[in-house]
Amino acid sequence: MTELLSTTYTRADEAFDCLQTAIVKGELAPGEKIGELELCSRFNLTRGPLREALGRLESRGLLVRRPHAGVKVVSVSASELMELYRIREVMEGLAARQAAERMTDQEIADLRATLDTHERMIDEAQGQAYYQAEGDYDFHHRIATGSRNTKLAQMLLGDLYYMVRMYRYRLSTSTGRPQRALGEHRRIVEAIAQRDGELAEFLMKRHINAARQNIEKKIQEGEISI
Amino acid sequence: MTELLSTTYTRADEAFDCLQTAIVKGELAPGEKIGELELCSRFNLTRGPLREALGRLESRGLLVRRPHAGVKVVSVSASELMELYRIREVMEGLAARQAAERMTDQEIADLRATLDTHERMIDEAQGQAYYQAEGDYDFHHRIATGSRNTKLAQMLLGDLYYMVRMYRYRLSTSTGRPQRALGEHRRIVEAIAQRDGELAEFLMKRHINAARQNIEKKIQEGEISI
DNA sequence: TTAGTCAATATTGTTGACAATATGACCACT
DNA sequence: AGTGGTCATATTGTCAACAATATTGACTAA
Repeated sequence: MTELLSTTYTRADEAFDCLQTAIVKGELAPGEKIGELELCSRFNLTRGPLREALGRLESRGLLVRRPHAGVKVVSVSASELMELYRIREVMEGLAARQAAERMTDQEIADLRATLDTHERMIDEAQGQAYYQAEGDYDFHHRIATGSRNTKLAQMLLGDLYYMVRMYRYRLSTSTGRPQRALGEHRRIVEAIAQRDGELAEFLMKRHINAARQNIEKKIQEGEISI
Repeated sequence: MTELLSTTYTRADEAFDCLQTAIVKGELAPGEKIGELELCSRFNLTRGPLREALGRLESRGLLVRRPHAGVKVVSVSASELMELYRIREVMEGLAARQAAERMTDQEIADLRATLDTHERMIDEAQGQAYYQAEGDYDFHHRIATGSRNTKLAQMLLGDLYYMVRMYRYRLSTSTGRPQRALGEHRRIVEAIAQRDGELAEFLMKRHINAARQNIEKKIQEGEISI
């Protein structure tokens, strides 16, 4: 997942991917102290590559390390999750604007097709949470890369999305508003297709803001807890 | 610089800091292939901690690594530098808005004091580029942390600023508009002091946008090149 | 002369052993 | 009984040797 372009795949890369998905899927509980040798036996790794992977994950903020004290998965509060959405709002707004300016017609066609399959999944499967999340992730992923802003895509795909997905898995509940979200996605795509960057930015910001408020409400109502 | 709070300072942290500053200061030329043992002898390190530091730096996008092929400092084009400023614009705009909502009165007072010393430096030293850059960095640093948005501050301080500083060193020229920048800084601080988040965000975005256009103009005029 | 292949080499990736340190229990002391 | 300190232990940080691979150069054939 890290460098698919690379010819070889080092053990450190393997360790990084294993740990990252394990953290995202919640298989490694946050706050729990976890030893290196335990991780080694669990993922069939040796300590060298493991430590290198731990360094990368720490650098990305997915876990914290105290010298000689071990490593634990980062535990984030509800307020911090809300802060993540504030960041997404401005960064993905920028991504949408630049995507409107730079995406190829082919990419836009693919994006539309993505939304069609997403719609089918919602109809057929009554919008199972997992596929909803994947569809949503795919949409935002395409816009991030479509921005042609290398660093922006790197920060969104390499940092923010993993944290957001971590919470999606942990809450094990989707936004619960698939039709509405799909409609918002469609309007964003239309703005991009019309090369209206300003409108695309506005719609994307409003879209993420709505998602944030939706989660905030659920948390306040006690439906979900972190 | 990485974890000053931590009681102990591991060799890997040392390696990370050494390499990072070396990259930022341009002592390690971008694009140049550089061997691990050479780095070891140069910074009095062993390969273990060095490799861990290399992993972190790669994760932060300061260098690229190809398996069995070595590591080289990332070389970024002028257009990519401009993209960095686009990201800064939206992210620091958010930081300024949240700082206006959350900074303590003491922090705001300190921020004002920072600008005063910055003004003195400009007057006395006729604005030597290095101190200008440091003063500017300090200003943006305080607002990032003042946002109380952990992830936002982490991304700004841990990712973007190092890349921007890298270019500052490489161009070895400041923005060349110290007085104007100082005035913009002052207006941002006043907006924060009045707890006007919306205005602070607007002014910060305009400030960074102006800096970007300034550099863009210089590049087009051929004054500086990358 | 040039292109391609093959092997030698140097560099990176990995592994296991050694040293340093934080944690936790136990005991003495207040 | 509570607190403070000390010591044993287990875990992490570090190091040096080994294995695997990309690069470089020479050599051969077209």
